[in-house]
Amino acid sequence: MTPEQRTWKIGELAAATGLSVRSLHHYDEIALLRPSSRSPSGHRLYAGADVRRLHRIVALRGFGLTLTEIGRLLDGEVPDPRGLIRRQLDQVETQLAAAIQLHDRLLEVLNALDATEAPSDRTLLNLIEGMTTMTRLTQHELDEMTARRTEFRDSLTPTELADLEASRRQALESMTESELEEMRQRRAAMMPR
Amino acid sequence: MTPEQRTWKIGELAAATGLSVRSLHHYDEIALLRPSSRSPSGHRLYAGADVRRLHRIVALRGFGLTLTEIGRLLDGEVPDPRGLIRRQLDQVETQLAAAIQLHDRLLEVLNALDATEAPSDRTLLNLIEGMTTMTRLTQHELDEMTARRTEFRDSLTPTELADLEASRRQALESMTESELEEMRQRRAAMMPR
DNA sequence: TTGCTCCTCACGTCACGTGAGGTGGC
DNA sequence: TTGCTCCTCACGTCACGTGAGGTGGC
Repeated sequence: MTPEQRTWKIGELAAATGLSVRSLHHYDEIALLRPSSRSPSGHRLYAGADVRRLHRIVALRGFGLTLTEIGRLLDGEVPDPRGLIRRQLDQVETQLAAAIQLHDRLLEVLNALDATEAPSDRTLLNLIEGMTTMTRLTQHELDEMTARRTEFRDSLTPTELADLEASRRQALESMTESELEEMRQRRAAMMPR
Repeated sequence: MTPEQRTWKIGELAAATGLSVRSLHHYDEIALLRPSSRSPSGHRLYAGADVRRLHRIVALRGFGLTLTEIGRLLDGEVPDPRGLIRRQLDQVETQLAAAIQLHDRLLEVLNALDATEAPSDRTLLNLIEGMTTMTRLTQHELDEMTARRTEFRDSLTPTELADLEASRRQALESMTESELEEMRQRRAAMMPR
């Protein structure tokens, strides 16, 4: 007699959320999202609670968390969610630094290439070889950077950590007004489309 | 009687380049870098030419190319290296845009979390759920963004393309002096360590 | 009966990491 | 003989994509 008896079949849910049916199968397999019932013929039937859980999954996925982390978070097995987000932030900053470097190097190569008549792949290779000494970051090195950051963080006392975060927030907030917007404009200008 | 008879064993090469032995095994497997000879007992022996090829591989890998692309480039099977670099640039810009967005969202969540007393994961979930409507990018969507960019590019005439690139170069060059440096400073300021 | 949706395997992806089990001495 | 390096399989990773082959009608 409870309301909300409506259920969704997997295809309906997929269409509604933009996920693939295969993704929902996958979430079921890894026990991240199991439909609360099945039809007599074995079809997955998702109830309202399932749909709400799915929305959270999608949101958290948008934050770059792995499906395992999402599962633990949703099941209340994460003692320090703030720490989780902080680690995410560290990781993204590491990636960002690497991407910016790579972006700059690619632009340099492209400029040099454009300055050359009929650039052959020989030219390209010579160019690139000339840049070999520049810092290049592999996935492994990225992981290590992130690890070092985390390590550094963990070496701080709670007070020091609080200070560090306060100062970063302040740095960001102090430029929030026009500068931040300006920064975004520039970034946007660099991105075609 | 030619000079340069020196060869390297796989462990020596790995130690010298910082790569893992397994990576070199992998490059051999996929025919990206096969040692020019083997010892009687079957040990891989890398000659000078192999080492030079490896240096190029490492350099190109630093540009985010896949091993397949690197192989084709080194074997002269890429008709338009400039196009290859351009596509790389597009991809990196797409990633960059996504990473910046994610970074900003994570900061927001962290700030909101810090403003709360004893934040539980419930708090976190509510917060994040409130942001669900924000643009979130999956890998698939990123791929599509890059695809659209490439598509857009391919729809241009050579003249239009040249104009586009010229204007981008100009935009970058016009701010090269102090502005570009300033931009880097700001970026650096946002990155702890 | 014909579509359309659903089901369960199961292999492939990308660049290796990580043992397992065994041989050789650049 | 004891290490150390080398060898060849071969499974695992992460989040699914992509068929294959078959059943059911929320």
